[in-house]
Amino acid sequence: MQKLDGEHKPSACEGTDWFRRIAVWSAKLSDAQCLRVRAGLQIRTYERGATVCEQNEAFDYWIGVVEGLVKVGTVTPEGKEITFAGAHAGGWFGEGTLLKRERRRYTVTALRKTKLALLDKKTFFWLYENSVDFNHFLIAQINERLGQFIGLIENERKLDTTTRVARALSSLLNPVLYPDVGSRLAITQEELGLLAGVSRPVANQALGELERCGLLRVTYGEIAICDAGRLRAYGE
DNA sequence: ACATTAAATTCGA
DNA sequence: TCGAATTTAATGT
Repeated sequence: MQKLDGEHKPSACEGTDWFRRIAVWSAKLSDAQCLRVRAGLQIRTYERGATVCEQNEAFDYWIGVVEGLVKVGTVTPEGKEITFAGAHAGGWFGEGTLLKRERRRYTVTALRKTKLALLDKKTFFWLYENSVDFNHFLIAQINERLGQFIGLIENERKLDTTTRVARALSSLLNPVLYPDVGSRLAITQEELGLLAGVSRPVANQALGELERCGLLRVTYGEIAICDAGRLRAYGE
C-alpha cells in the first residue's frame, strides 16, 4: 500500500501538474482559467462493474477518465447490449449530452476499477463560452467520434469478429481521443470482448489472428500494438 | 467449460 | 522485510 515510487503525488492545492496530465485540453488555458476549472472538478472512484450513470439519468458532468476503463453503451428493449465506445485514460466524453441539455442517452459502466474526473456543467459551459481553444478541442473530438460511429455502422453489418476486435482496439488507440496513449494497451481479453461485443474466447481467437498478421503482440493483461495503421484498416 | 499460467495477497519467520 | 504458500485473475484451447 505504501510502495510509492519516485512519482510525486498531487500536492493538495499547488501545481497544475496532475490536472494538466489528465486533461490535454487544459494545455492552452491560462493559470487563472485552470484554477477555475479545477474548482469545478471532482474525482470519483468506481469499482469494477459499477454503473457510472444510467440511461435517462440526469448526470450533469463532463467525464474524463483518469485511470481505468469504461464502456459506453445501451441495452435494447429486447435486452441486447450494444457497446458504442470504450474510454480509457486521457479520454473525455459526455459533451454531447451537456450541449444538448438533455438526459444521458447511454449507460456508462466501469469495466474495472476506474477513477473518473467529473467537471460540473456550470464550469463546462463557462469554458465553452470563454475559451476558443477549448472549442477547438471539442470540435476535433466530436469529429473523431463521428468517424468512429460511421465505422460502427459498418461493424454491425459485417459479422467478422476479428474485424470487430481490430476496430475496438483501434478506437482505443485514437490519439485525438486518447492523447497519452502509447503503443501498449493495458486491457484484458475479457474487457476487449465486452467492448467489441464478442465473447472472451472469440476475442482470444481474434487476437491470435491479428498477432499472426504481425499487427500486434499479446502478453498477460496487455496488448502491444505493432502496426496501428494496418490494424485500423483490417478487414477492408 | 476446463486446464494452465501469471500475478497479487497472505502469512510465518 | 523476505520469500514461500495460497488465492485470484487472465489466458489458451
